[in-house]
Amino acid sequence: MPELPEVETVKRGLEEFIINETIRKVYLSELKLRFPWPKNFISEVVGKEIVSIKRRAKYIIISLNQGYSIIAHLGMSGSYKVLKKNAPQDYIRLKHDHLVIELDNFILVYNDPRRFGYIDLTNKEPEKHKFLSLLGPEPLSNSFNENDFAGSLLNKNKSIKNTLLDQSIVSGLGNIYVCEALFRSKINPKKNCSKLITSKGKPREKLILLVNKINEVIKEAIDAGGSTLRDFSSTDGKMGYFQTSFYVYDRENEKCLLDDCGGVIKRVVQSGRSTFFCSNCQK
DNA sequence: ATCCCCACCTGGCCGC
DNA sequence: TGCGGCCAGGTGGGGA
Repeated sequence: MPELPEVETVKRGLEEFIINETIRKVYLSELKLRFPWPKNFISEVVGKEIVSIKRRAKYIIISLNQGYSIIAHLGMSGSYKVLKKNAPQDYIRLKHDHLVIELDNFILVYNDPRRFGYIDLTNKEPEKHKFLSLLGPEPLSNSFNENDFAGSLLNKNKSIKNTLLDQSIVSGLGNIYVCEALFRSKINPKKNCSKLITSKGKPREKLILLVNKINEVIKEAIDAGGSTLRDFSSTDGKMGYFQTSFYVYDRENEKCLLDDCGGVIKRVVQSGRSTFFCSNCQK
């Protein structure tokens, strides 16, 4: 489900409700998510207060007092809901509710049909976490710039599509926004990433454009509240609407939306995942 | 190293 | 209506 803009939307939705609340009770389902539940998760978090919530790439970091942080990833189908406590029916367990955190005034519920999500607990700096430490720069940050990006492509030999899905090169992008950013940059997804840099690892024009278009599409999607496909919704139940702005994603056999193009959107499979692009515009 | 492929899951949709 | 097959926003881990 969720790429950077969707996770940012979820993070903003949670932030409104759960900061400064204390964890009173926790329920874990008997099924594990991607990995087994952290040892002693319940006893470690109960009684602690939520002091901040951040996003890094597609991860949500819920920091508690006493230096603890919950690190969470939504996988493909995860979602959070915040319910008002002591409402007539404050919580009725639904299918695929795997984590329920009762706070002072709210109940935070994590639902995940496919259970590809990930939840961990650490008492170290979240950035040092084994998965977070491997992440590349965030789009829209200073560390995501054409020179460093070009340098990270040195000695790489794979398609630009697969390169952009690699979270250690640039983090937070997924299948949708990679397809959209490549379209906006007029780059063919199958192009080898090495062709976008010089032999010395300096950025060529197209790579500079790509950096700008990645930032552009991510910013627009965040402003739209993310994309809503199938079951994704933000914590307040409102839907993001960026899916209405897709140029290529899930538009196989439809016309290219650029007026002067006349091409048709194609779907190909790269490393087992669908890529949508216009072969007429994207060279 | 680097890259590719698989596995992990459920559910929705399409064609027969 | 049922059923098999295919597809889905991700990614760690293992093998080549």
